[in-house]
Amino acid sequence: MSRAYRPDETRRRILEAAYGVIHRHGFQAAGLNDILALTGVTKGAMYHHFPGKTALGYAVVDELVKSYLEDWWLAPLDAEGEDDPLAAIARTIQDNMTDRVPAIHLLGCPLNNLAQEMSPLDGGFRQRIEELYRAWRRRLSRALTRGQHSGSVNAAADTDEAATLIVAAIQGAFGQAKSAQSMAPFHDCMAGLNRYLMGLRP
Amino acid sequence: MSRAYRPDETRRRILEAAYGVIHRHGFQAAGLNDILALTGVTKGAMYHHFPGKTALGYAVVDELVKSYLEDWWLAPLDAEGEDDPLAAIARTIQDNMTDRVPAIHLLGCPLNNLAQEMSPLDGGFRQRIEELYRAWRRRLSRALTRGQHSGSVNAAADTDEAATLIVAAIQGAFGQAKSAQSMAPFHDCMAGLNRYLMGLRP
DNA sequence: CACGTGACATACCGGGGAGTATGAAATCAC
DNA sequence: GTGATTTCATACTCCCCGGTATGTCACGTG
Repeated sequence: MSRAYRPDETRRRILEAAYGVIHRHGFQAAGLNDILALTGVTKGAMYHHFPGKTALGYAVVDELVKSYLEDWWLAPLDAEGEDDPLAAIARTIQDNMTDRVPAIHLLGCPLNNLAQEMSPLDGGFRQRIEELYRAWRRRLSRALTRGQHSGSVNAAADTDEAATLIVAAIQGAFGQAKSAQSMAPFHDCMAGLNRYLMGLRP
Repeated sequence: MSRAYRPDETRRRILEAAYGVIHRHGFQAAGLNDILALTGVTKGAMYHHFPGKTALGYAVVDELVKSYLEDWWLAPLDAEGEDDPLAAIARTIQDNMTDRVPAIHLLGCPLNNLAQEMSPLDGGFRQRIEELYRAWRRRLSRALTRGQHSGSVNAAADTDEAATLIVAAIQGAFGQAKSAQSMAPFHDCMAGLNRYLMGLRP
């Protein structure tokens, strides 16, 4: 038989269950018992791997949320041979919009949810979330700057400003879609954003 | 001496204290005891005026949040003799940005906060919040349409799409400012939004 | 002024939450 | 193989929070 103790596997299962429950109910309303019931592991195991609920939340941000942000929103910007960031941004949005429909209009963006809930309450969360937002803006800004060098983006555009607006539009679109329980506001908003992106052409 | 019983005054104090605590901690983390301690009234009074915590939250949205949204963001769009909605929108943003600085980057937008936290959890909140978002979009869209008729807005622009993007950008800017605990992202974002608005000129 | 009702105050309850103490089983070090 | 350490399980504890039961005082009404 295989080994009975698989610590890293156990840790990962707890993390992923926590991610799901937090995504659904928010961090404060996420019950440890719910998370544990979902995984089948017990409280003893959880408190062996994590010092407490807060640390578990930090780990969710540090490992899962960060990783999803990277995979879904950041990496596509730096795709091989990409020299048209405006097209890459539009394509990334389109991909995420079609791939994760239910998560968007039912649960919203995990990063945005956590940001709104926890930023003013807990400095640890705030710093971690701010770091992710900063990374997002920087990657967008750098991609746009590369586009300026390659001639696909207007050289006069303020790339930092544009990056901030793009992130805000995406987060705001998530919020409206979640409240409406419909993808319609998201689609409208992204159409408007695309029009804005077109305005950044040379 | 003045009257000892002032029911509507008491109700209002409870409502406003609840608004403050909810704005700071979110609805779920807002303790009734905190709210009551802040007002000086007791639990008996509170449960006399409101059936429970949820009803209190609904009342906060229905009366206070709705009213603030109207006063700060909607009414300025329909100012007397206003036929340049793009200027009115830019001015409204500027006014709110300078008037309520600490609330923005420390606590965020009350509507946005509640939307992110409560929309997926409670249908009552969701409907109320969605109604406010819809009203916001509609007022923006109508203002833009009026601008099209008066010639200050490009007749080819999709006003619904633009309204949704404007709301999203504002909400997203709030979120980033709150996480950064700084007005910088808000300013960047609004500058970008202004540039987008300029693109809607004929 | 009596009476009924509205407007509060006080004290308490039940439940669910995070966290802990302790122990057993598995794995590792030597 | 044996002691030490890691990994997990069970059974609690404590506390806070929303909610309730009940009592008291003020105020309008006849």
